[in-house]
Amino acid sequence: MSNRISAPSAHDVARIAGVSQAAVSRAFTPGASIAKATREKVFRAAESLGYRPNLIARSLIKGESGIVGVVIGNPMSPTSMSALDALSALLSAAGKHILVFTADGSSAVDVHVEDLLRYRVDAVLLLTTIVSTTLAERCQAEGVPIISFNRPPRGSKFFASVTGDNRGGAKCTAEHLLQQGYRRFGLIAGYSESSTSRDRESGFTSFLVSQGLPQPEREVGHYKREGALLAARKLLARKPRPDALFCANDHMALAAIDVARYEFGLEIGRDVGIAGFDNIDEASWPGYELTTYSLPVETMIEKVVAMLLTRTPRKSPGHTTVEGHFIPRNSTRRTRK
Amino acid sequence: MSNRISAPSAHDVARIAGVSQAAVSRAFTPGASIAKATREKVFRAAESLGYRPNLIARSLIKGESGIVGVVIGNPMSPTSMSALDALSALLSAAGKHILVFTADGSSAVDVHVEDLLRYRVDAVLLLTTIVSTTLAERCQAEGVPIISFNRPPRGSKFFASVTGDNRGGAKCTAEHLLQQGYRRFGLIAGYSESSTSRDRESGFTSFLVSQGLPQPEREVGHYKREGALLAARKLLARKPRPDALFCANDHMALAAIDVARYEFGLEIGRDVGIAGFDNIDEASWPGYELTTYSLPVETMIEKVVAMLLTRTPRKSPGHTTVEGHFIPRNSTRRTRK
DNA sequence: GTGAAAGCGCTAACAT
DNA sequence: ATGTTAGCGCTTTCAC
Repeated sequence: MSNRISAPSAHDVARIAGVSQAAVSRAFTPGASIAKATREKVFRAAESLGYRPNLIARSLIKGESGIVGVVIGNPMSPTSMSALDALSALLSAAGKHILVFTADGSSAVDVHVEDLLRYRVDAVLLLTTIVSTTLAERCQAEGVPIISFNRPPRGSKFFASVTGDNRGGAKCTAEHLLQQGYRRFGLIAGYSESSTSRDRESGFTSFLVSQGLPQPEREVGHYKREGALLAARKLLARKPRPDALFCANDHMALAAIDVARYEFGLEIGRDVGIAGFDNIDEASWPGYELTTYSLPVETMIEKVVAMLLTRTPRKSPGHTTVEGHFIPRNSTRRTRK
Repeated sequence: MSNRISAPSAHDVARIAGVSQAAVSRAFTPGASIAKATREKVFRAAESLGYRPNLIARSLIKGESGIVGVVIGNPMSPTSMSALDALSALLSAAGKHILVFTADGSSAVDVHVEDLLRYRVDAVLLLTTIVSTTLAERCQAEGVPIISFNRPPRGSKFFASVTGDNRGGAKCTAEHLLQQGYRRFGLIAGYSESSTSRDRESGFTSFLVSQGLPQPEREVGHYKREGALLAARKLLARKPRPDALFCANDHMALAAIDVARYEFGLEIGRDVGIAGFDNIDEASWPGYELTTYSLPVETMIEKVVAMLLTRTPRKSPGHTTVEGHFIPRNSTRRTRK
C-alpha cells in the first residue's frame, strides 16, 4: 500500500507503458522523433495514471518557466484590471502564465521583481508601477525583458514600454473645452510624481497656454475619490469659479461631478464642464455622461504580448505610444442634446 | 569574454567564496547549521554576483512551489478584484506567490486548473468559478487543496469553501423592505445557475413567502449592466408596478436605479425602493445611496489564506460562511433623510 | 526510433 | 560546522 500523495512521474508511466522514461518525454514533446505506436502506448499509460509532465522540472532544464511576472499597483484601477484580463487571455493562448504581485507601497516593487527573477520568469510586466534602474539593469543582464505599461521610460533604456497617448488625449480635451466656450479652467491632477498624470496635465495646460490662456488652477487628487472630492471642493469654491474641470482620470471626474451637482447645486455641462480620462464604464451612465478620452487597452496589451513573445531585442527596447479616441458627452456641453 | 545570459548559480558563488556548494545553500536556508563567518563569506560572494537561489530548483526538490493558483472569472468583478488585492498582500507576506488565470468561458476552468497542477501549485483558489468534480478529485488525490471563494460546494466534498452569507443578507434586505412599507416586490437575479445568485434569491423570496406575501416578479440580469437594464425595464413596466426591486448585486441595482430614474421618471426610495448586494464603492455615491449588504471580503480572504497556509485537513475540507452587515441607505426609504 | 546516461540548480541525508 | 553524495522530474545528447 503506497502512500504517495505526489503526482505520477514520467518513470511511472514508462514502466506501465513498457518503454523508457525518455520515450515518455518524447511522447509529450511536440516535434520529437517517436513512433506513432509508442506515443499511443505512452498516452494510454499516462491517461490511466493522470500523468502530465511536471512544468517545474521542464523549467529547470530549459532555464525559462513559461511564466510572465506582472506587478500591479494597489489598489487595482479599472484600467489595470482590464489590462490583466486581456493579458491573461492572450498569454494563455500562447501557453504562458501570469505570476501576479500587487505592490502595496511604491518601494515594494523592487522586492517583487527580485522574487519574480528567482522564479526565472520569462519577462516582467509593470502595470502602473516602476522599478529602480539598478534592478532594471539586472533584469537586462539576466536576459529578462521588462515592459512597462502606461509608464514611459524615465531616461532608462533598460526596459521597453507601451503607453497611451496621454498628452494627445489631454490636448484633444482642452481643444474641445475651449471650442465649447469654457474659459476658466481647473485641473485635478493624479499624483505629481506620476508620469501619466504629468503627461495628461502638461498636454492640457500647454495647449491652453499656447492659445494665450492662463495656467489652469490646479489641485492634486491622488487618483482617488476622496482626494478628488476635496480637490473639486477647493476648485469650485474659488472666485471666480472655474467653468471647466479636467481630471486626470474618470474616477476623479465622477467625484467632481458629484461635488458640483450635489454640493454646489451646479448643472453639469451648463454651469460647469467636467472631463475625465480613461473611459471607464461609469462614464457612459446616464447620471454622468462624462466626456473622456478612451485608451485602447486591448490593443496596448496586444503590443505588450507581441513584445513579450518575440523576446524583443534586448539592446534597445522599443517604446510605443498608442493613440486613443476622444469621446465628447454631455458633461461638457453647454446645452444638453 | 563570457556570454552567459543566465543567472549565477550556487556553484559560482561557492567557487568565489571558497566553500562548497552545499554551504551556499545553507547560507540561504533560514535555520540551517552554518557558522556566522561562512555565511558572511557566502553572502559577500553572492552579493558580488547578484546571486539569489533559484526557486524553480527548490520547488522541484520540495515538491511544492510556493505558488498558489487562482482562477478568476472573466470579467473580473469588483469583488474578485478586492479579493485578489487582499490575497496578494497576505500571501506575499507569507512568502507565497500567485499564479493567475482568468477563465473566459466557463468550461475553460478545468483546463486552467490542469495547468496549475502541472506547476505543482501548493493550492488552488477559485474566485467566482467552479471546477468539475473529476478534477477536484484529482487535486485531492495529488494533495493539492482547492478552495472555493463565494461558491459553496455543490455536494462535493473535494474542496473547501469560504462563502459570504448570501441567504442571510438577502433575508435582512427583505425584512427591511417590508418594514419600510414596500409590498410589491421584483427581483433581478444573476444567473439562474449561480449558487450565489440562487442563495440571494431564495433568502429573499422565502422570507417574503413566510410572511404571507406572493413570490416576487423575477427577471434575470446575468450580473451585467446590460442585462439588468433590460430586466429593470420589464419589471417596472408591469401593472401593477413593483414598488421595490431587489437585485442580486450592486452593479445591477445601479442599472435599475438609472432605468427607474431616467426612463420611468421615478423617484428612488419614494416611488420605488431598490436594493443591491456587495456594497461596491458606487453604492455610497450621492447619486445612488444604494441600500445593500456588505460582505467582509478581507476577512473572508483571511480565512482562505489561513486554510491555504495550514494545508487544511484533506479528509473533510471545511466550509465556512461569513456574515456581513446590512447597510440601509436612501434608495429604500420612502422619505429621504 | 529508442534506451542509457548526463545533467538543469538546488536540498537533504550522510559522513566527517 | 562543513564537504560529499544522491537525487527531485524532466530534456537532451549520444549510442545503437
